[in-house]
Amino acid sequence: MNIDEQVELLMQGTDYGDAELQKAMTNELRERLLIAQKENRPLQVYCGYDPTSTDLHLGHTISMRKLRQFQDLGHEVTFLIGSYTALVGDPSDKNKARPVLTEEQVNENSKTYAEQAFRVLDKNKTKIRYNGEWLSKLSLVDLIRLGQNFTVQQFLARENFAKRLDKGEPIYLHETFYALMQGYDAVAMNTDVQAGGSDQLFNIIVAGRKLQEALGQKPLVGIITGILPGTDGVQRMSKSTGNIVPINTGADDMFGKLMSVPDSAMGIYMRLVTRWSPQEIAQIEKDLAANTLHPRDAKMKMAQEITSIFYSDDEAKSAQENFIKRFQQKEIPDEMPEYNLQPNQTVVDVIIANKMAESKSKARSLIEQKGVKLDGEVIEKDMPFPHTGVLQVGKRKFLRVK
RNA sequence: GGGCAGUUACCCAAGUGGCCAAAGGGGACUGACUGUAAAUCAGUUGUCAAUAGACUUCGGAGGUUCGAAUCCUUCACUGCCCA
Repeated sequence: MNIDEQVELLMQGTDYGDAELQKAMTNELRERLLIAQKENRPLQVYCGYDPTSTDLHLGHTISMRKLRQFQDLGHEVTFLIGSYTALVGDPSDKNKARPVLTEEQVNENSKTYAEQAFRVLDKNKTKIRYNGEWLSKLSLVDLIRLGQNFTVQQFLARENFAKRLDKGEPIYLHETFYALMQGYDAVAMNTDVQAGGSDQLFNIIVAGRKLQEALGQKPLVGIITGILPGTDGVQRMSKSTGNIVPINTGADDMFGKLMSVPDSAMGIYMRLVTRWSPQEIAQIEKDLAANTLHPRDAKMKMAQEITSIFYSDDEAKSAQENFIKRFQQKEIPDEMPEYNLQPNQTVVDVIIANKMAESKSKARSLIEQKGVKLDGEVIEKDMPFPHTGVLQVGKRKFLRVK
């Protein structure tokens, strides 16, 4: 791959929110790749992760995909675990005062986090480091010195803070420290390239670069990835919005969730999550535009690709087959939970006993809405359970009642 | 440190003594239509019993009242202004 092709691949799916910045970063990336080539050394690339949760979803994997692309091009990738940050606890999500993690929890979480990350990253080529390694050694004076490089106005100009200021929401002083801490990570590792989502734009572009410059390093190239919308196709994928595609969910479920993503989001999914090159994606989009490729088939191809990243090719294939059977041909799934009918149970009882609805009221209203079927027959009202068979509640909950 | 405002269901937000299980919007769910799309349309959205109705809920605790989300006291949290 020549340098221009590399740049194109590495910049795929990035979003700087500003054309000038994008151009500048693209140029710097090209320049940096050339230097590396000339000096015959790999670039130091990293992305930081806070091990606060253990359930990763596709949104988490975007920056990992970027790191993987660098790895495949022969560069040195560090998977940085924000152990120090996690110990302090980030209150940016103020509704749920984040539990401050103990060192043990951090280690535990880091392990499962990394295990999932290595489905995207090349394990053999990845260095894992913890930012506590250097952050724990900073003294107050050190911190103040770092702070001298920034003005309060710079922080207030940051969209994240400006919005909260505007809305009258709290901004805690230590939140400004995070930017410094992260910027210092870049310095400590003598970073050439840092990847991160657009919420990290400030930390990467402003804090990281500036601190490196102040401390005599060449400012890093920031690879700012776009935001992956969730299964609703609009809002950012996040647990609190409930629109995530979890990684540890099973091939069938992952495939199904990916198929439910609106067409409008396909482009960004292809760019941010798949292993496809810019050329391959361009071809698919051309075919779509020319109507030689049905959007549904394109999405299936995408779902298959993504599923096989996290599961085996075989599992991805069978997920697709199951999907077609179940939804296009409206067959009931092969596998489903089973339940032994107890004496005197009504339909509602069975639904509740199997947690197919949260409460009896909900179960009843589902029946009223014709959302409950037994062997394909709509159940009109709550009654003693008629006979054994397959009970369907809503679109996707099935139960074999015996 | 002083003054003022706020805290309502998954989220935003109306409600200032009974007509409040609590408007409206978003989200979620169900049905129709589809490509399990999206968009659109219709409906549901505290719990239990479902006929009526009963019970729990409006930051926490206590109080006034026949009756409180609404009034009082107190505690907690947040914001704004002043220093």
